[in-house]
Amino acid sequence: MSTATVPARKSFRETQFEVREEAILAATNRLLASRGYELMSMDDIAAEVGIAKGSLYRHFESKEALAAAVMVQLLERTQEALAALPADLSARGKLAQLLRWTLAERLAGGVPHLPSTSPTLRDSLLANRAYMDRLMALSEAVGGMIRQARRDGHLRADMSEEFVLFTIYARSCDPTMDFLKATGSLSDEQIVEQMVSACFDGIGATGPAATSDGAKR
Amino acid sequence: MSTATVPARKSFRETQFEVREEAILAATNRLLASRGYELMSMDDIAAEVGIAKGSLYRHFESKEALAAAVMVQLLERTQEALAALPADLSARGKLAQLLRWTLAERLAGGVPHLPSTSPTLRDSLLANRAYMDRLMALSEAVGGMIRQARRDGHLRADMSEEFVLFTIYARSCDPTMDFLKATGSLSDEQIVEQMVSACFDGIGATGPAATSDGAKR
DNA sequence: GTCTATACTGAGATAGAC
DNA sequence: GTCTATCTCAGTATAGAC
Repeated sequence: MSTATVPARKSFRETQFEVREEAILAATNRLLASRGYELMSMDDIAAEVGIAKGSLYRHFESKEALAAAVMVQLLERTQEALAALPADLSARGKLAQLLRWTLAERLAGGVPHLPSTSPTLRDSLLANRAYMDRLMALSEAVGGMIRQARRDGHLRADMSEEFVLFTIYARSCDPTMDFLKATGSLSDEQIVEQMVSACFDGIGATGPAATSDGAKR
Repeated sequence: MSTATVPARKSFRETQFEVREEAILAATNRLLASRGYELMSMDDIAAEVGIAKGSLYRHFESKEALAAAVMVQLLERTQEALAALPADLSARGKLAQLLRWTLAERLAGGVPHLPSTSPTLRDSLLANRAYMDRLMALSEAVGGMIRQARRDGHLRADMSEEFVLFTIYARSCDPTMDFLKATGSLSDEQIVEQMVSACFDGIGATGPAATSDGAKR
């Protein structure tokens, strides 16, 4: 009988291939987080993984495709983190927890620098079905939480759902975190808490002392 | 007698040279704002100004020096905006107004994309005396306003001066603005006001309904 | 000082041996 | 499939004519 009768068992080579692919994705993730898309070269990735540059192209057909694969992984991890949130949490509590998770992940070096204004990368992502599907699914899930939190009266009524969504998304690439990390005066946990608090409550004091700030025009 | 006896009158050629230099700086500013440092090429700048690429190097010795000159201009414009604030405004009011000015400037396409993680550019800026002097002067001025606003009870006491400073600085490159601009559902003025409000007051509702959000750990 | 033309480098991608 | 070697192109910077 041929070996074809053995069904799902993967060969050693196949396993090796997948392990290597994961290593490539992990290395790319790190480099994308630390340097961003433009400053990350395929040579860097190959060196970090410890393979030849040419081999990268057996796994991913281009730098853009590789970056997209990393972004897909990030969106999937985020969805998992979202699904793992305690069900008894309020919508606002979930939003805050999700933000905490993202910021902690970023501090651990796990979140690619998104604001790459590279038009080619942008187009490549927009054309990537896997990426767009996951992005829309995540946005819909978070959007639902935002709508619920607004119904609960936990989010400001004068800000649109889309504004809140963008604001929360943008925190994942806020350079404030890099500055704070660089000064070293706060622990990672403190950084995360202050960022979350600043996002939801602002930097201004509330209460009687802050009512007449003269800033309204 | 030689023409050296004629003192401060600039020749036509000198004026032309300065006019051209201003055009170079303006073009670089635009490109830096739209694409960022890495994606802006010297070819782009030359084409935008309408001169030969080689001529750029008669004005600025390198791409880094050119970017630094643009950043110096930005810091100087910011200082001027700060000096022009109404004296009767509270410290918090001034901070808010300065933030408004910066965001409006950014929407008008006038603020270079700072978060360039290019190590060479970073080092170049850190070594640039003109840039560092102005950056420190501005930080000191804004820092003074933050300290005053805290004394007034207009800023949260549980956030450090440096955290507030970074948070305000970071708004000038917040991608939320790009998203909002792209959707087109808000006018520029509305975008600015919402950003300022989100920065100082947060996205969360205040008052009794928001007190128990279940997000504290 | 400005132009055209070019040297040099880094980086994305491919070819061909094994 | 992985390697080494190479192609190609974009981009910074410089050289030389005018």
